[in-house]
Amino acid sequence: MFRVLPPPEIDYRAELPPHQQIIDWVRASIEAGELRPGQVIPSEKEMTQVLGVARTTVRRAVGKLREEGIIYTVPGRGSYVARR
Amino acid sequence: MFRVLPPPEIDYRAELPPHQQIIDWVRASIEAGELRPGQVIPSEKEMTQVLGVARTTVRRAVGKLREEGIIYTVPGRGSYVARR
DNA sequence: AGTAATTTGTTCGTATGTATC
DNA sequence: AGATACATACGAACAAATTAC
Repeated sequence: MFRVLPPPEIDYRAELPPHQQIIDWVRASIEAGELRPGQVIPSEKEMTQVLGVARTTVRRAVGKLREEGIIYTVPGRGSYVARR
Repeated sequence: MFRVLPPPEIDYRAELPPHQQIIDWVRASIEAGELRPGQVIPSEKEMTQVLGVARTTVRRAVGKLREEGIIYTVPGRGSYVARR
């Protein structure tokens, strides 16, 4: 039923900053096969809700995933797992 | 002639943020009897025009009024003053 | 029946200000 | 000083529901 792995409890005192914890979560979801190439990932709004963080934090994570070529984004539609 | 009280001048430097000023305006319109239960409130587009704010700001106000049960919304139709 | 217009829903892009560490 | 996070606002595009003609 999960489109992704269960969202992590964001720990603001951990070594890794919140946005990095989000990145790790999405990457793990992809590697686990929960998120497959071509599939849309949870929207920024959804992630802010399930993670309990601000949109800017989610966007930082999404932006870095995009820079790494892990995902690609279509404005107004969402972000998708890159085929590769 | 007014469907609502005269729209407020939105003050971006006030203590209350713009969306809260909009909420207060709608609530005052209801309490003043200009907007009655079952009546439709101005559309999001109308409010953006008379208030001079972005739709996202109007939607934030409308969303909170809905959460409070002050109004209810029918997609494609509009938002109405709740009966209560 | 069918198309256009209206209205709300969703999503991303961007910017500013404040606060914390 | 710098990085990070939060809250709020702007704009834009497209989808979906409803209404009007």
